[in-house]
Order: sequence, then structure tokens, then C-alpha cells
Amino acid sequence: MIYNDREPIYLQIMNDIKYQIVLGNLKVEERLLSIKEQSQHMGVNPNTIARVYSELEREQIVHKEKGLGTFVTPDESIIMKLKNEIAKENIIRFVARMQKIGICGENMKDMLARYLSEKHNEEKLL
Amino acid sequence: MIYNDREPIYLQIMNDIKYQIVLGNLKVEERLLSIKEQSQHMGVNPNTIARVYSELEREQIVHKEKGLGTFVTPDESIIMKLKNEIAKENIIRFVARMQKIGICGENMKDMLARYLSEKHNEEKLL
Amino acid sequence: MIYNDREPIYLQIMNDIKYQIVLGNLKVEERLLSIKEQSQHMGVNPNTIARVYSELEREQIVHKEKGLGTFVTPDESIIMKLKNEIAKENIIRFVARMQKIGICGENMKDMLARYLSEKHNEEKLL
Amino acid sequence: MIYNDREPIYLQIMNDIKYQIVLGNLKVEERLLSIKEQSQHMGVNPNTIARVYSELEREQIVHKEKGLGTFVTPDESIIMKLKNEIAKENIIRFVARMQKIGICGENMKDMLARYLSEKHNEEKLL
DNA sequence: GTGGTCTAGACCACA
DNA sequence: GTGGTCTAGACCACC
Repeated sequence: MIYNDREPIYLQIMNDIKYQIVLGNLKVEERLLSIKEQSQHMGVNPNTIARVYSELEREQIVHKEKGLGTFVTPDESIIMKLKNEIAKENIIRFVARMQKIGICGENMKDMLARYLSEKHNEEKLL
Repeated sequence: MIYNDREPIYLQIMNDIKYQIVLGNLKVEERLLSIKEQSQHMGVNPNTIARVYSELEREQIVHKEKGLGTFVTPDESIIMKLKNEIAKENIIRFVARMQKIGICGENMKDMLARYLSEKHNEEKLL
Repeated sequence: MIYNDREPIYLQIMNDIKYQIVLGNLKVEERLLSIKEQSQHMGVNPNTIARVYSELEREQIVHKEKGLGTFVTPDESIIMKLKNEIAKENIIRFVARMQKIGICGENMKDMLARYLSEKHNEEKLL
Repeated sequence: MIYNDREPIYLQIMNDIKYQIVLGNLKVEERLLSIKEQSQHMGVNPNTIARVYSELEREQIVHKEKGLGTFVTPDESIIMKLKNEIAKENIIRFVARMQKIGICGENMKDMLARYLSEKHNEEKLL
């Protein structure tokens, strides 16, 4: 009912970084930009980045080392878990939306399969 | 990379009403709130609602009758088409997000099927 | 370049009455409504109707008889001439518009013939 | 029976621009005046021009490019279609008026042909 | 600079 | 009452 909502910036940035990690753009043990660099790069207040890094640390996705910087976790299993969490969130949201407009599980599977095969054929043509 | 984007209000309201119709909260031939009522109800300018209703009319989802009001189309097939459009949009968004984190089509189908059967079992227990 | 123009009311009413006469709704020698009646009937100022009747008299389409009223001319040839004038005006305006968008005489004839035969066929189906 | 009707300004301006395009005064891919320039030039509110340009875009007659301006379509076939639409509207109006005064299709064709040949002869004399 | 969105409030025709 | 049109002027993102 409220139309001016948008996701808080720090959540958007957190998701951004999670995606970078899951996609492998940010590799295991890689150093993130410093808070100052990152804040300039994104045109955002340094406090916002600080919050992002702290939340990511709480979720054990990065770890800070005093005087050195912030680093992606060395633990690949955490990254795999992260990937599965994101995937599961997507699935939950998808199913909820489809059920909301009255589409049952079997139809979801059919429609997904059909769309994927359409998409596949289109891409072969390019 | 852009954090301040927001869907225009008129599009949000359009989607809102489309959902109401697809969900059956607004039935075939039912009268919508008048532009002025709706604008007060939503705390939005009447011109914004007028635009919403006009766009919906262009898409043949509602029709306006001067002096009487705005009504949901009597044509059930248009509503079915609308439902399929919304479903397709959901699928496209879902697939895009899954591909973005590196999950292929086969995995999407598997994960969806697994989630649905889990959910099914949980609901049987309740 | 001026967008708020419209035909003066008295000209609109004159044309209305000419059409009524040409179509035979107002017959030869028939009495028109009195100025007062006509003005009430049309929701228009009596002076406007008076001007209409005077102009029509100047064009010899009606004649006033003191104390009796205003009557359609008894002269059928004037009515025929009127019909031809209206037709000719229509043709002139039509040709001018078509030339303005670069359509030559032959094309006008073709398009007219085609439209008339389409229309003819449609009307047979009803 | 209604004497105070007036075409909405935005429709008048739309037709104006369509004519300019069909006549070739506005050429393929040519930039229109910006919304603000056009509104000043025509002594009309910018929103009115914005509506005109949006409707023309919906009809694929122009396309807008953010930050650059509004341009006539590069697609000549759309312009040809537009020309034919305008011609057809003229024909429809012409036929309706002629029928209204009791002139049948054959007579319309004759009168048009006669007028065109008269006109043709006159122009040769000049 | 461009167009896109939104507000506030006016007057109109129709019924 | 309804929707339709129009104005005046605001702020925004994109280029």
C-alpha cells in the first residue's frame, strides 16, 4: 500500500557483493575494496559500506583483519551454502507469486520447462 | 549499479489492479472506485489514477463509461491472457535471477520440483 | 494556428436548415418554426435565429410573410441549386484536402470507387 | 444538434503534426521541436505537447530518445500507411456528407470526375 | 539540455 | 456525480 518504498541501499549493496562472490567475480580469500575506496566507487556514505561489511562478516561471508582489510571467506562450503540460499529465496518468491495468481505446482513446472525450451531454441538461432 | 530507481507510481498501481483482477478480488464487469475515490484511497493525485485507468483501458482490461464509471472488462479471455502474461513475467524474472548466480535450466527444474514436493509434504502434516 | 476556433452558431444552424430542406424534411412552402419556437427548441438566443432566417431569405431559400411566419421557397429549382452548391462545396473541400497530401485526381477517383464498393458489400451483409 | 463541440487541443495538434509529416515538411528521422519549445511556439502547456508526442509514439509515428529529443520515424512505410489513413478519413467524411444530402455513389463519382476535369482545364488556361 | 513523472486544482460535457 | 481536458509548475534521471 506504500508506493515510495525501496530497498535500503545497504541491502542492495550486500546483495551485490553476495552475487559477485557467488559468480566468482570475487574469489575465495580475495581482498574487497577498502571501505573508503568502495564508498567512493559507489558514491555512497562510508558508514553505509561499513555496515555492509559488518553484516557480511556476521554471516561469515567475509572476515576483517585489522590493518589489512576485508577478505572473502576461504571456506568454499560457505559460498556454496550462500548460492543455495539465494537460489532457494528465488524459488520461494517465485512459487508464492505463482500461487497468488492461482497457478498450481504442476503448471509452474510445465510453464518453466516450456519457457526454458523456447529460450533455448531462440538462443540457438542467434 | 543504480540504487535509487523506483517504479513509477502509476505502474505500481496498474500492476496492483491487474493482480486484483486476476485474483478475482475485482470481478468481471465490476465497477472500480471512481478516479477521485481511488486517488483519495491511495493518497495519490487524481491525474495519476486517471492515467492508470486510461492505460488499463488501452490494454482492454477495463472500459470507461462517461458519467458512470470504470468497469472490469466483461471478456474473460482477456483476463486469462492477463494471467498468463503475469505468469510469464514471473518466470522470466525467476530464470534471469537463477542464471545470474550460475544455475542452469536443468538445475532450476530440479530445485523447483524438490521445493514443491517438500512444501507439499509439509502442508499434509498441518 | 488557432485552436479554439469553432464555426459560429448561426452558420451551423443555417447549414442545418439547408440540409433539412435539401433532404425534404422541410418541404416546399412548409412553414418553419417561429423565431421564438426555434430559439427555445435549439436553446439559442432568438437574435441568432433571426439572423439565420434573414440570411436564408437573402439567399432566397425562405421568404418571410408578415404576421404569418417564415416559409420554404416554393421554387424547386432553388432547392436543386442549393443541393448542387452543397455538393460542390463538399467536392471542392475533398479535392483540396486530397491534393494537400499529394494524392492526384486519378487516385482520388480510384480510392473513392474502391471505398464505395467496399461499403456496398458490407451493407449487403447486414 | 450540439453546437459547442470542439476537438481537444491535443488531437488538433496531433493531426497538425501528422499532416506536416505526410506533406514532407517534417522529414524522416527529423527532430521535432522539444516539448518545451513546441509548447511555447504553440502557446500551449508543455503537458499537452507531452501527451501529443506520447500518442504519436504509441502510433509509431515518432520515437523519443531520452536526453536527445523526439524524432520522426525512419520507417517510410509507416508514413505511407499514415497517408492512406488520412486519405480514407477524407473519403469517409466526403461520402457521409454526400449521402446525407441524398446523392448516391454513382452521382458522387460523376460529380467528382466532372469537377476534376473542369479544374484540369482551368489550370491549363493559366 | 531532453523527456518522464507527479501534484494541485481548474473547467467541461455527459447523464 | 462520472471521466476528459488543460494549465502551472515541481522534481527526477539521463545525456
